[in-house]
Amino acid sequence: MLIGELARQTGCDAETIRYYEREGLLSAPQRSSSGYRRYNAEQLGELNFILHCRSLGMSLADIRNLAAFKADHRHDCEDINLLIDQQIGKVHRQIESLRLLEQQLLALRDKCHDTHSAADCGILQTLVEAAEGEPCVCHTPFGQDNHGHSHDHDHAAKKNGRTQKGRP
Amino acid sequence: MLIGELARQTGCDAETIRYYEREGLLSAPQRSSSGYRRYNAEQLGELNFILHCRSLGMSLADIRNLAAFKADHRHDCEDINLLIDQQIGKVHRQIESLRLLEQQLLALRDKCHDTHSAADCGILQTLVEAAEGEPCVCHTPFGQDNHGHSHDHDHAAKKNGRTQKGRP
DNA sequence: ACAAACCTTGTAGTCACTACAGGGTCAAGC
DNA sequence: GCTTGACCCTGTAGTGACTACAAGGTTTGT
Ligand SMILES: [Zn+2]
Ligand SMILES: [Zn+2]
Ligand SMILES: [Zn+2]
Ligand SMILES: [Zn+2]
Repeated sequence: MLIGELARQTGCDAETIRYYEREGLLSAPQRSSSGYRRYNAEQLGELNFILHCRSLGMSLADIRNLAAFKADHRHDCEDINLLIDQQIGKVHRQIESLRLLEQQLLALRDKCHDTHSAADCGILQTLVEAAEGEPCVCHTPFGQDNHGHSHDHDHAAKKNGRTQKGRP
Repeated sequence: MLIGELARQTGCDAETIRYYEREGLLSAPQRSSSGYRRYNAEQLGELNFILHCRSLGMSLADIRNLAAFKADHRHDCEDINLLIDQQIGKVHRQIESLRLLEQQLLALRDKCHDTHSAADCGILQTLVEAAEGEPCVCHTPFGQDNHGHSHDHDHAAKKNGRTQKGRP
């Protein structure tokens, strides 16, 4: 089976297959005399394993680890559980943060109902006011502490453990 | 105000501020005689606007557009509404797909309860079976049509409108 | 005079691909 | 035997939104 056929059977682009090989996720296949990659059922399984894990949102690094655990049969499965648990946690946090985001976007959308001049648009006004320091759900300039929650990429005063003496 | 002070006031890294300037999101500030960037309240507002939009999950391209709408006061706000609606749609679809993902991960996690050899781990077994063609929620090799749903990065037979005659 | 803290530019790295460019190979048809 | 076209190869560069240097210049305090 050549790379195009493997691509067709898995639904994975041929360039992506080569990329996985380069990244060491897929074992290097045999080559024909002219240098064409020739795949067999084993590699088909390997690739499907990768694709399935990717569809579960795992990073290539995670998949590499998982494949190593799979290869080493004496290894216990604690690390596997940890990896899946971390993945679940990651996905869960993403969902939480996106839900908050959706709320904020819906609230913002609610500021404008029908078409009119951009200058009077409630959406734009809300956005500009937020930028100018009016209180908003996500946004706290000048290092005032914000009221409780903060989503994923909260943009005020997060990690500045610096001197902060302030030169004008 | 120098770049470090702006960084401190906004919680945005100085290198990111320079990046936004390079990308044309932030207007180029005045320079001191020695070439240092000097910012004023206007640019503080500009940056906060960007950061606030970013925290709403907008791309830099979207923010550039939004800033252009803001600048052109004769423009009507239809495009603004469209942009926000698209953003809401994007976020909503992401949530849906992540929820499905979470279900799948929880189901997978349920296959293993206590530590044992990786060779016997239900998680790994489930993953390998999925790769070998056993039915699974996301995964359909060999172009069989899958049973109804598919999440974001479904990996089987999506966009191969190609010749598909198959050379072994 | 010197160090610390700041600033500058430019380049390269991240992740998981994607898109060429510039070639080589193979089977079928004429 | 030659052309056509589908397929394959390598290598490089681009995406988005940063992040992390390297190598140097400036300002401020002691
Ligand atoms: Zn409006
Ligand atoms: Zn904000
Ligand atoms: Zn287990
Ligand atoms: Zn699958």
